[in-house]
Amino acid sequence: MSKKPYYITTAIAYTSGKPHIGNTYEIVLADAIARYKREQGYDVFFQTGTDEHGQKIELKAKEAGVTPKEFVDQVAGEIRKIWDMMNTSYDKFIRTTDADHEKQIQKIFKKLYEQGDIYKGNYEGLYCTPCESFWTPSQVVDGKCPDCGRPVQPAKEEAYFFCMSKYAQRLIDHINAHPEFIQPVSRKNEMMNNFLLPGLQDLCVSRTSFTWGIPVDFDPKHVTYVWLDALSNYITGIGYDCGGEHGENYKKYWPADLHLIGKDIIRFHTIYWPIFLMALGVPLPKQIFGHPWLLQGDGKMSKSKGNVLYADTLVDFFGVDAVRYFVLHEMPFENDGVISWELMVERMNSDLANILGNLVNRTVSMTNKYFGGAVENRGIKEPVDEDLKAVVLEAVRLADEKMDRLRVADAMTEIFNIFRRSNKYIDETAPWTLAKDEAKKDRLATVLYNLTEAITIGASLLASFMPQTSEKILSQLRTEKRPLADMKEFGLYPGGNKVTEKPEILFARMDMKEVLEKVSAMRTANEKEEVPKEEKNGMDVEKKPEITYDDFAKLQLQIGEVIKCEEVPKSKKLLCFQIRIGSETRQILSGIKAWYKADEMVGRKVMVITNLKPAKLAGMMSEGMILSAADDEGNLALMMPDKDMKAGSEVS
RNA sequence: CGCGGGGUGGAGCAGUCUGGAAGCUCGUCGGGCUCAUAACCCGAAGGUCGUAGGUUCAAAUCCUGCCCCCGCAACCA
Repeated sequence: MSKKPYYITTAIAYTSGKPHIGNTYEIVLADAIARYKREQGYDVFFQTGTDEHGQKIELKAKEAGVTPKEFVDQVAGEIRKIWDMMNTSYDKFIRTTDADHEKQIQKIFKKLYEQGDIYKGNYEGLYCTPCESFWTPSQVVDGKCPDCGRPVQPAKEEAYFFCMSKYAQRLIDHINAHPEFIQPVSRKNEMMNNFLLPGLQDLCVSRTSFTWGIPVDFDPKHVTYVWLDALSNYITGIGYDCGGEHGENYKKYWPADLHLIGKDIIRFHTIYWPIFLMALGVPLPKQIFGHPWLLQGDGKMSKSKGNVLYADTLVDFFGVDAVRYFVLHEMPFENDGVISWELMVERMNSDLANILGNLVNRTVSMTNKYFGGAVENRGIKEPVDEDLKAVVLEAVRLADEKMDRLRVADAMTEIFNIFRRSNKYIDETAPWTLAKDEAKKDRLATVLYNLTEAITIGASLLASFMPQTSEKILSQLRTEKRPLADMKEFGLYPGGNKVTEKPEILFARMDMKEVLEKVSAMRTANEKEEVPKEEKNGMDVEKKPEITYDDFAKLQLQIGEVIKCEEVPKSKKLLCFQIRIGSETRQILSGIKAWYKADEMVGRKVMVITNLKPAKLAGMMSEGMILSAADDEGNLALMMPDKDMKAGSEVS
């Protein structure tokens, strides 16, 4: 009988920069599931890859002074290296710049156009000519481009649209008929209530404002816009052919069993993707699981804080399997997980070193000490043995059940229960006492046999989550990985087998203080690396076009005195100033709450643009703008006169 | 009233849908043991389950008001 196929995918990573630990989590999670399915006897195909098109990449490449292709080659290589380092067992790494993918996208586009699902229309928005960018009304700041600050004009861009409404009802029916389609279930209602039921808008599937994308072959000034390109990787990667000449893998593996994605892109995967597939006449994937995020303990990850966690840094500290353990174990099913150095050290010491590593070590050591390494069940049973067996076999069953529901963290907890119970068993049987009595030698042998067997099962189960550790343990026990199918009974460890003489330490305990010191040293080092560069070169900003003196003279800049300053209650950023300028007093709002305290401001002299058109912010009028300097991390510093000047003095 | 998530012993979480003795991991304290990586095992202390009402024989769980925290969005003139 041939094995049942199982096709699992991750989202493809966007190649705009190095992925942090949160991105890495997804591939490790997918890997654990893929490996477990293989253990269960499925014929698994595990696909991951990179999403490499788009304007952002075009820009990044330009900044770096390389072609977009060179840029994505470099980043994709880096991503793949990290995936490999994490020991992930993907079968295919697809890139959206792969020739066969691009070819299929063009065919798909054409087919959808010819059958009337894609139509030509106009993308309307606010356009910034110098930036060649469209902005939505909500993105535009006071009629200005959020990037360069220049005015934007309403404009139209020719674009192709996909007609979503045509398939909406079919999708609603499908989702209702297949409650397992969107996981976790709470997301299903979110999608239904917010998008499907109110009515879908047509999706823009082409752009002419940039060129780094897959050209529409019958209208080459257009390139395919993100989602049609990116989502289709799931079928093009396994050999889908729009003309019906599908590859073997497509025939075997589609429809996919599981698309594993982050919760932020659920909408695209549960609405647009199924609709594209319906339009193509392709069956829908069976399940889409939107996993939560992995967050940083000491505040949000940010480059300026120097606390962004990357997989390779963590691996240097803890090793691959420990990092796999952290990300898999700390991630709950529905809520975001938290990861911090303290937490990782704690897990390392408590779970990995103490409970697991030490258990293996003490078991192997005793076997060597008392029996020269030989493991044999001499059949001297005691009631306590039954409880050990029961816990082990129950853990096998429970782990399996958790995995079926994709509760990976919970499955790992079940496995660790085997190790916890085994430690307890050692205490209950006290082998060192048995060893002192020659008459109890046979009982001692049985005890050690049971331990070895429990560890063998536990270690075998661990193979999907911590492959290297699993191998190391099994090799210390000089045995093979126990197949899942053989875990229904206890006692299959080959009698008379000899364990290794010198057990290697699996996970060394770490000193919390030392680790934290190293981490802060590392951060300081990173800062030092970056700071001198800035000191030497200052910082560069995008150059604006030259202006005339007349342009400059249009600005009225004056010194104002702060009469009163208070926080705007409903705003996180705004302070509300009463500023005296000459004989008048104005109310001006400024977004500097993070850098200045309201009560420290009174009496200060600041620089103000006084002829700026008044505007409403957070429901309050602001008549002017207080000037401040911003560095590349967004820190602000107010501009103040060098000497005390009268309020109202003009700046020129 | 922008959208959403959350408030459970010192820390991190489960339990809430399907009311019915408050649970797990870590930490703390006490004890046991010595095979082992100062590891392991046992026991204890510690919670008005954010708050105020309501429904009920019974509420962490259902309903209503309020407070606080976190994302995103909105405003960073």
